[in-house]
Amino acid sequence: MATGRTHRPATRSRGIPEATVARLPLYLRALTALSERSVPTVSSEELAAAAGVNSAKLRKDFSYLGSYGTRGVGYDVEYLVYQISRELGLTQDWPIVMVGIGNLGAALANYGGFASRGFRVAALIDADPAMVGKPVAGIPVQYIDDLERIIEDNGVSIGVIATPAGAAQQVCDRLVAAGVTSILNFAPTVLSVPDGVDVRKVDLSIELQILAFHEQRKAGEDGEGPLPSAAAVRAAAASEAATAQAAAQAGSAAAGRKGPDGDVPAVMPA
Amino acid sequence: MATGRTHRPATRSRGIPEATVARLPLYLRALTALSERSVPTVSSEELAAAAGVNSAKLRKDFSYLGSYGTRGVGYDVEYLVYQISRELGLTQDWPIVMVGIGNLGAALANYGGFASRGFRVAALIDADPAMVGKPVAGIPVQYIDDLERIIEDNGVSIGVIATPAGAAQQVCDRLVAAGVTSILNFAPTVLSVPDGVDVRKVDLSIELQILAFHEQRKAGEDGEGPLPSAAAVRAAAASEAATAQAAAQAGSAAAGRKGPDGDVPAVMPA
DNA sequence: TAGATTGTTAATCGATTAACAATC
DNA sequence: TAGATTGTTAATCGATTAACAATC
Repeated sequence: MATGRTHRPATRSRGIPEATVARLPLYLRALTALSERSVPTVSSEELAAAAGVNSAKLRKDFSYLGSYGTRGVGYDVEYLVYQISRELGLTQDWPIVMVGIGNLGAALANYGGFASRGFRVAALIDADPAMVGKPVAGIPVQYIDDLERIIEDNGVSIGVIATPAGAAQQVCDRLVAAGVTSILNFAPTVLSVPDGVDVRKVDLSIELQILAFHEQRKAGEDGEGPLPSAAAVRAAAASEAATAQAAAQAGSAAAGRKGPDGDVPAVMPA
Repeated sequence: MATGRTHRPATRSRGIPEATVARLPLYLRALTALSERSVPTVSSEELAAAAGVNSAKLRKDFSYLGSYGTRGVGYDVEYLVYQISRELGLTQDWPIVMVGIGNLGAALANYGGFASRGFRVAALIDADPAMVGKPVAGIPVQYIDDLERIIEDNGVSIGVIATPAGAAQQVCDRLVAAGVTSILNFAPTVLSVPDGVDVRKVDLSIELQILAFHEQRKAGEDGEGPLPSAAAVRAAAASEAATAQAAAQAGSAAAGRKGPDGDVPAVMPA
């Protein structure tokens, strides 16, 4: 406080906690819904409920951004939407590229929520020549060889990787070399990146495994379990339920080699 | 320590930290890769590198599970794979149901990594009658009206929601009422569940927003930024890049109503 | 034995929460 | 003014990390 810089409010600027940053999008979503319903103001209690957090946490989070509320009244919805959007960098347009247009990549590309939130799919890239030129979500797929040119032409700094695991590191390296400094990784592999590059990962299989851990705990505690009713029927009848010989056939997606690690069967997490 | 219960090692049993649980799948993945290469033992340093964490953290994490290493030697790969699998509950088979077989749901169902990790897709469920009976990833889609029967017949306790946001809470309520106690939510909405039910969420848009925040920080720091080289070309040339009029056309997916909130255009996060 | 590496301790750091003074 | 609600404090809790004694 009162560090007296020159050009900015200075109140925030340094160090919004990571946990707070991760919740800002939740608040923004809840606020956007209120805005669409033309609700003018909202209390920390109401907004916290809508975002699924407690109100003390919300007020603490907002305190890092500044004092945008009015005691006795609450927060102005429109004003807060603007402030959080600005804080998150959503008042500008972020061109992104997606690499690996298999089942998952195509599903993600078809997701419409990008544009409305400050993101624009600048290009879809795949390593399968047969995919090139085919429109996915209205955007023609481009060939992996043009990756560097595409990044530069569009000033892309955020990349989404939806390739098989074996190709992900290689793609990541090329993205970073071309100037990308933020990566969202859907491939089930750990990516190595230099300092200054942010990576976030989304991994279906890991999420399921975490759920399985807790599920096992619930089942194991028997007597004093939190949900005696939901002890569930538990297996016993595998009945029909086709045994999912699904697997592979992931289609295109890949972007080159089949990494040193054996697995990598399909499109996502492992 | 030494709480002296009766039927189990007692060492662990109570309270593995949530942060540790969330890393166990990463360790397991790295160990599985080593196992496939027939590597017999691994040190905390090596394994930590493969999992993308530091070795002190890894050793601390493992200390919650028990003493499975050998000083001066390291960890036996096969043994550790077994212990972590058991801890995560992956030595048993978890039938799961997926509700909402649109673009995203279909992509997830096609992902082959489930079965190999203790999960089995017991059923795919959708609200679109036109989808019913059509095989996705080799499994015929079933109608939403049969949700309760399917849960019970298969003893399902884990559900995956891949519906539009507007349908997610309703689907969630039905899953919970039918006995599901763990939910993986891909719909861009906050779910309310009773105590004892775990929810994890995967949200593309939130991840991108978090990246945008950090990206903005990098760009704003100018002079002393961590990656002066990667200041990137930044926009200036939006060149061709079709402006993604993609949006909606998400196909089936939906599972009923179109919730009170207006948005929910397509398949995923918002 | 000497070298290597675990398992644990203790310090530090960051996040959460309740409570309440400030103030609309 | 009285009532409501924010913004902040301070206590608590949980996670991370370095260091090193234990021990293979």
